[in-house]
Amino acid sequence: MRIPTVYNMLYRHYGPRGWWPGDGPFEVMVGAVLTQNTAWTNVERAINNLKDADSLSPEAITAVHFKRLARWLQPSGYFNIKAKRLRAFCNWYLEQGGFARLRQLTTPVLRKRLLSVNGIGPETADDILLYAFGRRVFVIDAYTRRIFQRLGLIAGDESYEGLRSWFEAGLRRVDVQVFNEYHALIVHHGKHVCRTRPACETCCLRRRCARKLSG
DNA sequence: ACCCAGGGTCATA
DNA sequence: TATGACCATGGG
Repeated sequence: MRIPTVYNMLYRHYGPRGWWPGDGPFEVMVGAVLTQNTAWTNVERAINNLKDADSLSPEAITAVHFKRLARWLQPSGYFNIKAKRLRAFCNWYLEQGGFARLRQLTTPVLRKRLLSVNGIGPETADDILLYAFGRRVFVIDAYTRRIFQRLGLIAGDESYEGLRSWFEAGLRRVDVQVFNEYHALIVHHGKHVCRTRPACETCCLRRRCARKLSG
């Protein structure tokens, strides 16, 4: 089975996901940092706290007292670390001249700069590139590894960059909208794929995925 | 009470 | 370069 085939199966079964949830590029970037190893429902609470305080902007986030920022982020977990990361990101964002400047950079340059920010790793950077800047980037997450391992298409322990280039090579001819939907579909589907491998030989592997995905 | 979630950093070996 | 500890909330 090839990479576009899996996409077609997922898309036929679930339909478009309409990612990223939320409003505008900056909110996408904030969400990308806050959702690190965290359920999205908790992230929404934190973002709502920022909105209620009228502080969902890089200016407000860099200006507010650290302790208060951390309180707003509390429901998303890791709130001390995330307050630090979000502040580091917003400082960088303002230094770089904001969205209008950043959007002029090439994808490799922009990616490298994102990765230089403390708290922005490869997956968060790629979330931002794809969902805030609309770049043709494939996001690798734990669900991606799990699903494609179950399908027997990857080993699962490949490097992030190795997987990314493999996926992007398999999607050379598709539009950015497919990248957008593909990752969203993977996350959606991944939530009901079992985690433990040996016990799932019959329930989560090929057969069930194929049956489930083909409707 | 336990396990996990749309990761990343830092300290060790 | 490769593991492991750590961060912390809310839902199942």
